[in-house]
Amino acid sequence: MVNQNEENLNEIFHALANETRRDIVRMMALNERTVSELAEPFDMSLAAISKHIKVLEKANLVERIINGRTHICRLKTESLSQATEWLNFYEKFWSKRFDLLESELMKAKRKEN
Amino acid sequence: MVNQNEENLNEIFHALANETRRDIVRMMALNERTVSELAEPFDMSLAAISKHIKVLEKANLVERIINGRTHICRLKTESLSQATEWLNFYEKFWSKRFDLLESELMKAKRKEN
DNA sequence: ATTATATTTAACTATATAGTTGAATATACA
DNA sequence: TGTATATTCAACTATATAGTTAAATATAAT
Repeated sequence: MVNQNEENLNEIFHALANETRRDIVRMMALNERTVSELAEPFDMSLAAISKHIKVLEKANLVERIINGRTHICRLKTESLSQATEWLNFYEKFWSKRFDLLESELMKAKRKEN
Repeated sequence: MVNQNEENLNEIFHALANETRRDIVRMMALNERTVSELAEPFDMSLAAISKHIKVLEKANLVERIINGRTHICRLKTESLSQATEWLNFYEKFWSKRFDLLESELMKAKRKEN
């Protein structure tokens, strides 16, 4: 059953590890967009963008609303939050350690005087 | 000159898109560790872990202090922060949009009455 | 000097990724 | 009905990734 949460994190971080896909996220953050609207700024085939969107979808970063022949893509932020949480945990952990280290140094300094 | 900042983000997110590497980050968050200490819990060759550490190093997530024949690995948080910032920006953006949407709905609701 | 320990490097394999082009599918329009 | 539009799918290529094992390097210990 391969821990689902870790698998999600793999997919989210992998999805974000590509500049084109981050650009797509940026565009969707401004407003929901159709596939061809998302593809327009890129010097790349529509099929390539279609694949990128699928990667974002697999990572649960995109919701697709099929509206006749056009697909509307909307950013889903739950996954973004999941990634943020992971990062925040370790960042906080680290800064706490750092503060601890600092206060130890202060103690040592005080003893010197 | 391929935007350096975007290249960094590629490397950071790619480094974090792997469970083994996230585990390594977790271990280093607790305390700095030698390469073999980091390798110990994994059912994987030392060479494989050596490579994973290199990926983290390339992403600027690890600082290596060579101490005789042992290498000590320490987490660097600047890169973590860089990733967090990227994520926070889009999360905030999105929740702002959402708030806006909500307040529009409220306005509409009030007009109904 | 010899041997043991810590780590990297090289060569290799299997699989995944990012892109391409051309065809297929599905819907809209005249 | 026939044609244009929006999107995906399939097949293919080139490159990257994650792992392996065996050998190389460098330092420490006897």
